[in-house]
Amino acid sequence: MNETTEKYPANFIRTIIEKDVQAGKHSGRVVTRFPPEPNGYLHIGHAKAICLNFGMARDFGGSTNLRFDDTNPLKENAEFMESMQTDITWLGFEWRELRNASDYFEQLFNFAVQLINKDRAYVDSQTAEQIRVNRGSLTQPGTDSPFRDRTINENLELFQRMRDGDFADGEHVLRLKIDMTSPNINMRDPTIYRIRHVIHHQTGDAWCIYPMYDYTHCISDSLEGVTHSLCDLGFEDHRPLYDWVLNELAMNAHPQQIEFSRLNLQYTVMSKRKLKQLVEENLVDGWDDPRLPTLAGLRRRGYTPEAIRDFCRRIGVTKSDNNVELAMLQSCLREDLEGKAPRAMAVLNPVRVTIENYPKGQVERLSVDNHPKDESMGQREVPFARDIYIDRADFREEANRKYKRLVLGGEVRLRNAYVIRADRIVRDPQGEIIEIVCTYDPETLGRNPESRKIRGVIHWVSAEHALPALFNLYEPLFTVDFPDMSVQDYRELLNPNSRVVAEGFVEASLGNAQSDVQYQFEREGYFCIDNKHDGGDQLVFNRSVELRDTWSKIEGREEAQR
RNA sequence: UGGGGUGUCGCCAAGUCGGUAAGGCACAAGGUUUUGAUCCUUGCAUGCGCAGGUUCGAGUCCUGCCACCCCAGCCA
Repeated sequence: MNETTEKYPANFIRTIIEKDVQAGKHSGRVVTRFPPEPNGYLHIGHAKAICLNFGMARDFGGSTNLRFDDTNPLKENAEFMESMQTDITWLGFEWRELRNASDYFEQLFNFAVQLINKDRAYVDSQTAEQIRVNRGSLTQPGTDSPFRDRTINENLELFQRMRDGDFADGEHVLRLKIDMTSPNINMRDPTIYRIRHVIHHQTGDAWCIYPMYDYTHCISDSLEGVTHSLCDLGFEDHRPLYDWVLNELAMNAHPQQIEFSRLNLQYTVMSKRKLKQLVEENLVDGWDDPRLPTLAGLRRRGYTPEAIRDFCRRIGVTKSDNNVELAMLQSCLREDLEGKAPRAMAVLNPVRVTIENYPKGQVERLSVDNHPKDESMGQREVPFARDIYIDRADFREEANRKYKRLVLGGEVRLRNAYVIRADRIVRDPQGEIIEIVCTYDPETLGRNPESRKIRGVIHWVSAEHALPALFNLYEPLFTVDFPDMSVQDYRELLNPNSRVVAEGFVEASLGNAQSDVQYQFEREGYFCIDNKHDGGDQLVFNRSVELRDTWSKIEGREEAQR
């Protein structure tokens, strides 16, 4: 993945920016910003916005600021700021400057005074309930507040006293004086300041009035020289307000707000409220639970920044509602990992195999490629001995020709080793197979027999040398593709099998598995070390994604036919 | 029933001045293969929400419908 391929494919925002640059608008500069509210963890939907903002600026030689939209101290905290910086950096982006909306509180206050002086803002002393009622409805115009005609001086004095802490929470608010009959509800004298006697994580007790989003955002953008202010469709109705404020203030930089649709991904939820609820109600194991669509969760699951960036590129940017299939995300991960994940063998659901004609006590140190197509990844040593484990799913007492694995009386290739034949099975008193007794063909190491065709290859580990391991096998967190659309509460749709722990073995070389390396356990999927789950003496791996599996499709089809 | 949006293959999505429907995912078929992986090849929208109209020609222009999404926080 290089700079060229990382470029965003054509989309309507790129078209707008291209035209602006050509026309010399904003002197041909491109400045964007990513403005999260620090009230949760960043998720894959944010990644879409991050890639867009940073990507567009990069493609046009511009820059991007990270700005925390910290205007509501009730919901925000510094810990979330930390995690967001970690996640953005991990994703691979660098901001030019880190700002907080709270850096502008003093300026914002002064701008508000300006608006009061222009008779474009007033202190309203109605209750929240009265304001709500007087706002009207979608089809009914609103009515003017009885306080709408206060004199400029009275407003000035009241606003100053609000700042000075003379009033309790909710006693007054500052509102813009626009038009209570506007068909656009956002223009019906929106509130821009409210009283909150709370400590702010950045400004401490310096303020007891806090500006609101609509007022703060456009001014912050302008102050930072942002040229293109990209946000989601939810703010389309707010654009007239964004422009109104900047025009009334006669700001010399007037960014263009452009809206795009947010990402909807199958089998998950994306709203911060719901993610927060899942975490706080312990329905998952924290913000970095590998089943969550948070960047922290995806990272722990084994997703790479490259895969996520590629995903954001592939899903595109439009204004239409989208419902992206999970397969798209998984495909991006597989594509990234295929070329760079070292291979290894792991048996998730072991059954013992004894190779009767292999000398007891003998151990062969087989030299095995770490990647089938990339010699530069080198080789490793894999011990082979008389007792090994294979996966239960790789053996059947009887099967038709389509089954290409080990069948009683049949042969199969042990990956990177010999061809074996299953001679008989040993069962426990309950009837379960506990051992498969085989014989091996010593002539088949590194070459195929000439007389017959070996159709299958299965993986294995040496029983004596293998390391016990736990495998977190994940399924989607929800049982339905779009939990948000269900009439049921999304918490009732949690998939009980979203995390299943398998107990098995990994080959000895994984004893020094790196925690930041994704491995492909051949025929099983891509895995990475999970250093948060406690496995005691055992290694713990997370399955990031399975390998593409055409066999299970064929098998499923046959099952269905029966 | 106010305002703002969106409708191109199962999903995502490209479609400059109207010129005769990119690509990816998924799926299907075949080839290679000591991963039923990868890789390679091939297939996959006479049609772009619907109905009219303009035009030699319309996904692209016009008109009228229809469907879906968003907005009534002192949240962002």
